[in-house]
Order: sequence, then structure tokens, then C-alpha cells
Amino acid sequence: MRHPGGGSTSAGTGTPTPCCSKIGMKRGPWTAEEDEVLASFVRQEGEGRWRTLPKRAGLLRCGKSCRLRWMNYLRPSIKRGPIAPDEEDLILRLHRLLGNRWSLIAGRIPGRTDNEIKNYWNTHLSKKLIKQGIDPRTHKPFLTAPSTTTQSSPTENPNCTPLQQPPQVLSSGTNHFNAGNALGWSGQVGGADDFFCNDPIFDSFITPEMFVQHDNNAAVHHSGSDQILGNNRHGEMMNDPSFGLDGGLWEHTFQYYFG
DNA sequence: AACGGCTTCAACCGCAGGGCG
DNA sequence: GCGCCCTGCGGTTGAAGCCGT
Repeated sequence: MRHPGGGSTSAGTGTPTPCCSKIGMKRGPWTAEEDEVLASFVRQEGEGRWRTLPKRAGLLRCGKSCRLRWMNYLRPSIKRGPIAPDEEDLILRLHRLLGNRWSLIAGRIPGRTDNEIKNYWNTHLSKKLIKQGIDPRTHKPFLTAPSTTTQSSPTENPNCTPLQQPPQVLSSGTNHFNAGNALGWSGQVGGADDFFCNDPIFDSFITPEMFVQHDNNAAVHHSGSDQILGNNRHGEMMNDPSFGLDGGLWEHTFQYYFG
């Protein structure tokens, strides 16, 4: 979409970037024909080897673009349609827990992609929180409310107490979560009700069974290169060192909340 | 109907991390 | 240990669509 038909260059250098740098490489929105070629090829050959996939599939796209298109649009498990209220609620709570770790949040919401959730957050939820006088980065009330007219109660849920220390994972540039940071933060939460706001909807999503299921998924989907469909992200999460069983965030969270 | 501002979201960019020789 | 390659992630961009005038 961006710079359709143009080539990308490294910032300020004028040298082509490795991706999409070849002359004749197509950019911008995908056509239905390209979608069909990519989808049928991935169904046949499986995911992976994205770098060489365009050549093998006969697509004039870079591997990165193919991967993104598949992950965010063509995967059969992708759920279409608007974000449901319960999904929105879950996103809010997971974001408070995880910060801008969109892929992890998406891993907890079946059929939704990290890109979709990221977009939804930036276009809807962050604005909604700001309207309510809540800092979307910290999930705490603004010290000085941005708007005096629409100011509501400090939290959207009366049962929900703002966290005493939110995940400080927001910085400029690429942002990789720090497990120790997360643990330190979770360790300072006043209690289980603070952590998950004593919310039945959240409880219904985050259950002990989910962790068992995701662990199993991890074992299955990381057994080979054919990491297909949404469950891969769940497995990825459980394989994330930050979330590993040896003192990882989810382990601590699980024990903390479920005893 | 035409126009301009605003919003949405698909797609791209740059970087980090893991695997491998 | 080092460098290369590949994949995945989060941030950013801008075309397309929406909406008010």
C-alpha cells in the first residue's frame, strides 16, 4: 500500500533494503489472484521458507510481504468481523498485563491477529481510555484529566483498581518485553483482585485449562516446521523464555491468581 | 453533488533473536 | 566466537473509505 510500485531504501543511504529491493517486485495491496496463489501454495507446501516462497509460488512479492499477508489475512483460522465486547474487554485486560505485546495478546484471542489487535487498540481502545481519563499506556487515571467534560470514574470497572505499577515496556523503537520487569511489576500488585479486577469475563477467558491446552499446543506445533494456523502463537507464547515454566510470567500469574 | 477533514487498517520498515555453518 | 540468513515482532505510514458541511 505504501509507496506502491516504488522501491525501498535504507534511511538516508540510498542503498536498497534487502526486502522488496529487486526491480519488478510488486508492492501495495494484494489482488485476489495473488491471494489465491499464495493461499493455495501455503496450503500445499506449508508455512515457512518465506524468503524463497515468492519464487517457488511464482509471486512478484517479497517473502516478508507474503508472510504478512498469510498471517494477517489468508490463514483459515482468521476471524472476520468486528471485535466483540468480550474480546474488547479481554484485550484491555491483557494489555494492562502485557503492555504492547500484541502477538501475545493475539495469542489469547482465537482468530485475531496481532496486527488487528494493534490497530484496534490504536484506533479505538486507547481513545476510549483517554476519554475515560485513563492513560492507555499505564491504565492508570491521568493526574490531570485531558478532558473535563467527559471525565468519568477513574476506572472503567468499579471492581477494578488501577495497577500500582504498570508494565514499563513502552519506549521508542522496537520494544521487547522484559520478563524480569514483568515479574517485578506483577509482584507489586496488591492482590488478585487488582490483577484481574475480579472480573468474571476475564476469569472465563483465563482458565487453568487454557494453560494446559496451550502447553500441549506448543508441543505439537513446535515439533516441526509446519507451524500452521493460530495455535502456533499459543505455543510460541509458552515457548517464550519470558513465559516459560521456570519462573515465567504466566507461571507466576497462574500461581498468583489461581493459587 | 462536491469537497475537505478525519478515521481506519492493510502493508511496510527496521530491528532483535534464534539457528546454523 | 563470529557472521550470515531467516523469521517474527512492534511501530509507523498512507491510501481508501467515511462523514460532516
